[in-house]
Amino acid sequence: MPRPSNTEERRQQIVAGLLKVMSERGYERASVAEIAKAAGLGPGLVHYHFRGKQEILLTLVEQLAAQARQRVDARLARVKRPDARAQVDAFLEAYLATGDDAAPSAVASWVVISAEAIRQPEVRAVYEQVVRADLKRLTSLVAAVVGQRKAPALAAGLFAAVQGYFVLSASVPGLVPTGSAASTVKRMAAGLLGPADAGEDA
Amino acid sequence: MPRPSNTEERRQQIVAGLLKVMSERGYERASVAEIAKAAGLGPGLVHYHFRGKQEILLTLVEQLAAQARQRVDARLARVKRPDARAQVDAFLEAYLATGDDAAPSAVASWVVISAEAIRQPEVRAVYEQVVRADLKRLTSLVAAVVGQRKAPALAAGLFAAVQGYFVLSASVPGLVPTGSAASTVKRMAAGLLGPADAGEDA
Amino acid sequence: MPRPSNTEERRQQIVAGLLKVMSERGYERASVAEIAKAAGLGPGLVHYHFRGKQEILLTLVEQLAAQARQRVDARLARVKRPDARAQVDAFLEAYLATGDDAAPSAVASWVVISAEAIRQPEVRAVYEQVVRADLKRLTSLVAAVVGQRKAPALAAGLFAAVQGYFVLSASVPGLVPTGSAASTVKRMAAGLLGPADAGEDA
Amino acid sequence: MPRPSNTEERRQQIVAGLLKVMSERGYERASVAEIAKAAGLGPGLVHYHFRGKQEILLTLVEQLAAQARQRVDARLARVKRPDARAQVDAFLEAYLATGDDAAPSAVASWVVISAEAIRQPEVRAVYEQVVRADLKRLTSLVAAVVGQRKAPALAAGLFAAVQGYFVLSASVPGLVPTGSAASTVKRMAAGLLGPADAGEDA
DNA sequence: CATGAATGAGGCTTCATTCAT
DNA sequence: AATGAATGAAGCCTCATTCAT
Repeated sequence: MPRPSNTEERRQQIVAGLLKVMSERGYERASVAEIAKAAGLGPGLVHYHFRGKQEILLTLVEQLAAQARQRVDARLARVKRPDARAQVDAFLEAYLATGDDAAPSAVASWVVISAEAIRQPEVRAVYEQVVRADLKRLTSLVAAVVGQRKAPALAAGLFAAVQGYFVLSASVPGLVPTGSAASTVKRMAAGLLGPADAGEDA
Repeated sequence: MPRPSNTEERRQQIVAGLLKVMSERGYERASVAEIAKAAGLGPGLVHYHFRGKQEILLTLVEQLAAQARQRVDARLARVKRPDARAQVDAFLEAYLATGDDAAPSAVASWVVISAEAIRQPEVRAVYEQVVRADLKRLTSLVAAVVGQRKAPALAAGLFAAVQGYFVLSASVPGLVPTGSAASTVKRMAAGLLGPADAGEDA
Repeated sequence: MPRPSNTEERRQQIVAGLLKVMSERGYERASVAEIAKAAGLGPGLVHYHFRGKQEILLTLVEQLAAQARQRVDARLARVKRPDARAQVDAFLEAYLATGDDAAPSAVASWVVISAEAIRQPEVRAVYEQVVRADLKRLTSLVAAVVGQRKAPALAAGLFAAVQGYFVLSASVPGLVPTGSAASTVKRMAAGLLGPADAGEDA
Repeated sequence: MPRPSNTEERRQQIVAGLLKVMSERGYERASVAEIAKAAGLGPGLVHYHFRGKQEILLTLVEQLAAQARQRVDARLARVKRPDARAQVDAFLEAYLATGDDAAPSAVASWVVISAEAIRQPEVRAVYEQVVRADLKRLTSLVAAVVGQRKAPALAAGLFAAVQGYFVLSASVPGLVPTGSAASTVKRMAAGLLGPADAGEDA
C-alpha cells in the first residue's frame, strides 16, 4: 500500500520557508539549505518537490497574490450595496490594513519580489500578471466612480501609493506613522474621486 | 612629485558601473568583474579604490540621493515666492518628472537598493538616513501648508506614492500610463492639501 | 501459495530501460529514475530487483553478448557444410548486418560500455570475458582457414574492424557509406584469408 | 608592470590534467577538482581559464586531432616519391604505430571521447569534424590507388579497423597480440588495394 | 512486490577578495 | 595605480540509495 502523497503539503512548507528566509535575507541570499531548514526538511528534498529555486519563488508570488485576492474579496463582500466609491476604499484597506503591519514578512518578501522581477524574466512574467490583474480590478472599481477615461491614471496612482507603503514599511521600519497608511490612502482616494461619504462621480 | 591622484575619478567610474550592472542584474548578481568591465577597468582595480563591493553600493546610494537633492534644489529655486503649496508640487516633480522615464537605470537601481536595505544593515543605515532626510524635507514643505500635526502622515503618503511609482515603473514597464505619474501625484497633493492654484490654508 | 515471482520479467524491463536511456545519455547520466521511467516502473523498484545501478549494466552486457551469440549461431547454422571460410563471413555478417543500422541503440550502448570498461573494473571483467569469448570463436574459425599460428592476429584485425564500425556508426551517424560495413569487412577477410568459395562481387 | 599572461600555458596544463584523469576515470567521473589537482592548480582556477568542463574536453579533442595530423604529416613526409600506395600504409602506421601502445592514455581518452560524442552535441560536432577530416584524408590517398568510386567504402573500412584497435586496446589491454595492429591493418590494405610496392611480410 | 518520499554526499560553477608583478 | 591570475568558500542541483507504508 503506497504511502499517500504529501507533495502539496511539502510544497507548502517549502514555500513558507522561502517566505521566511527571503524576508530576512533577500532572494539570492536565501540558500536552498536555509529554506529547507526553515521548512524542517532535509536539503535534498527541496529539489524533489520543486524543479529549482526559482520555481519556489514563482509559487510564492502566486500564493501571495491569491491571499491578497482573498482579502480583497472578503472586504468587498462586506460592502453591501453596489456602492462603487466604498468598494474602492475596501480594496485599499484590503492591502494596507493587513499589509502594513499584520504580515511584515509577506510585505518584505513582496518588495524583494518586485526587485527580482527587474532581472528575472520568469519572475517578471508572473509578477506582471499579478500586478496587472490587481490593478485592473482597482481600475474597474475606480471607473465606476469617475468613468473609464480618468480611471487608469487615478487607479495607478492609488496602487502606486499602496506599493510605496509596502516598500517604505519594509525597508525603513518606523518611518511611516503607525496606522496612517490606510487612512492616508483613503484620503487620497477622497481627493481624487470625491468623498466616500455621500455620493460618487466627478 | 607624485602623479596626481585619480582616485575620485575612478570611484566615479566604478559607481557608474555598479549602477548600470545592478539595474540589469540586481546587486548580488552584479559581479565585481562585471562592474569593472562596465567601468572600463581591470577587475583587480576595484578593490584598490573600494574596500569591498558593499562600499560601492553605499557610495551609489549617497550619490543617487545627492542627485535627487540637487534636482529638488533646482525645482525649488524656480518657485520664486515662498509659496509653500507650489513648493510641494515642485518637490514631487523633482522626483517623478525625471524618475518616471528619464533615468530608468537609476530608478531600477533604487528599487533594488530598497530591497537590499531589508537585509543589509549597513545599506539600511544609509538608505534610511537618505529617505528620512528626503521625507523630512517634504514634511516641512507640507507642514507649511497644513501645519505640523497633519504633515507627517500626508507627506509620508505622497512620498510613498513616489516610491510606488518607482517600483511599478521599474518592475512592470508600461504598466503606468505614460506621463501620468507626476500629474497624478500632484492631483493627490491637491486633494490632501488643497489646490495649488489659488492660495493655501491652515 | 506465494504469488508467482515476476522478478525475471521486471529485470528484463529494467535492463531494457537502461539500454534505451544509456544509448541517449551515456551511463553516468542515465539516472536510476530515468531508467525506471523508461521501464514503466516506479523508481524505488529498481533497487528491489538489482543491488545497484552497476548490476543493471553488467546484466545488460551479458544480455547483449548473449544476443550476439545467438545471431552468430543462427548465421552459422545456415552454413551447411563445414566450410570454415564461409563461416568466417557468416560470423562477420552476424555482427554487422544487424549492428550497422538495425539496432542503433544496442550499438550505441555497446560503445558506451566499451568506454565504461576502461574505468570500472567490474565492467571490464565482464566486458573482457565477453570480448575474449567472441574473439576466441572467430579465431578458431579463422584458424581453420589459415592455421593456428596466423589466426590470432588476423582474427583480432577483423574483430577490430567490426568494433570500429560500431564506434563510427554510433558516434558519427552517416559517416560510413550505408550498407558498406559488412561487405567491406568481408572483403578484408578475403584479402587476409583468401577468397570465399566462388567470387566476391564488384 | 602587469604580469605576463600565462593563460595558454595554464590551459595546456589543464587539458593535460583532463587527459590524464579521463583516461582513468572517464569524463563524467573526472571531477574538476581532480583535473585541477592533476594539473597542479587550485580548483577555482580551472573556471578562470575555461568556461566550463566541456570546453576543456573540446579543447582536448582538437589537440589530440592536431597531434594525429602531425604524426601523419611526419610519416607522409618520409615517403619520398608520390607513391600513393605507400602513403596509405604511412597513414595507417601514423595511427597505429604510436596509438597502439605508445600513448595509452591518449588512446583511452579517445575512446571515452567517442562515447561522449554520442550524447553531447557539442562534442559530437567537434568529434565529427575531426573524424571526417581524417577519413577524408585517408580516402583521398586510397582514391589515388583504386579510384574515386571504390575509395569511400574501403577507406572507411581501414579507418574503422584503426578505431576498433583503439577500443580494444583501451578496454581490454592484452587482447590484441602485441605489435600486430599496424601490420595487420596494412595487410588488410594490401588485400583491399593490392600489395604495396615490394612486399613487406612473411 | 511496489510506491514514492527522503537522505546526504558530491559535482560544477560563480565570485569576492587577495596577491605577485 | 594598475593588471590579471589565483584562491577558496559557498551555492544550486543531481542522484544513487534507503525506507516507511
